[in-house]
Amino acid sequence: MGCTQKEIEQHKKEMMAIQDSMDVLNGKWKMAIISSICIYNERRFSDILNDVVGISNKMLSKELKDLELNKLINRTVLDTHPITVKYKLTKHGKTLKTIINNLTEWGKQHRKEIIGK
Amino acid sequence: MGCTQKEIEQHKKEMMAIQDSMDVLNGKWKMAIISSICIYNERRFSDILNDVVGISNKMLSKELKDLELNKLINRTVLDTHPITVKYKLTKHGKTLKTIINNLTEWGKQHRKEIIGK
DNA sequence: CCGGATCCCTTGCGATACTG
DNA sequence: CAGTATCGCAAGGGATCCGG
Repeated sequence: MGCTQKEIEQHKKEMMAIQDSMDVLNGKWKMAIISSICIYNERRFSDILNDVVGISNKMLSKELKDLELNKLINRTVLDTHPITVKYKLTKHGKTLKTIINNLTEWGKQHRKEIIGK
Repeated sequence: MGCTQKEIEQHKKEMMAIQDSMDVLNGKWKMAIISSICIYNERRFSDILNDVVGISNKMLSKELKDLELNKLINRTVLDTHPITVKYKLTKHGKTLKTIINNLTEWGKQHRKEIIGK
């Protein structure tokens, strides 16, 4: 490729960075969950369960914990009867908005590209 | 939320779209592989194996097949001794560039956010 | 309503060794 | 060099039931 040493170092950092991202956002569900919360600004457990087609309550529960640990979402328990819980994006979580939007747009294009013809 | 019926339909489509995206781009490795090819424009098997930290040859081989099936990359065998194979992004694959770049940038920020302090 | 606990099957994925 | 083949564990993930 004819890269300078400096360029090679830069590329390595970029590869590290994207692998860091995917460590946090991997799995079949996380992006969809974030998208659900993102679209509605705040969202309850059972609503997300409906939004994300095919997810089980066990998985949703686990994934929400992961996202909370990574400080992407906030969990708030409302003192109602029966209990309700709402999830919101944190400030840091909101930095994913453009990525979510791009992925949504890309998904539509991809469907056309693969299935459409 | 007070959504109109039309808005609800729209949101469902968006959820479908992002889940379509993630079906194609899921797993721990695909984004990193695409990034590697994207950075260098074209890239050989053994080079990607080096770029993507931690991947095994078995996984790389499988993931490359997946990506080819989804028309995101092209595989070209060069008639050298020993054989070399190069991978490139297809036109469709290139539409992922902005997402890759955003994810790379986000990964850097996330590292600061979580580990940094 | 929001999950946790349990059971059980499937898939991901690493390690190693081997071939054209 | 660019993969395939085989083995085997660990994680993913569905179904169902249960408790606060």
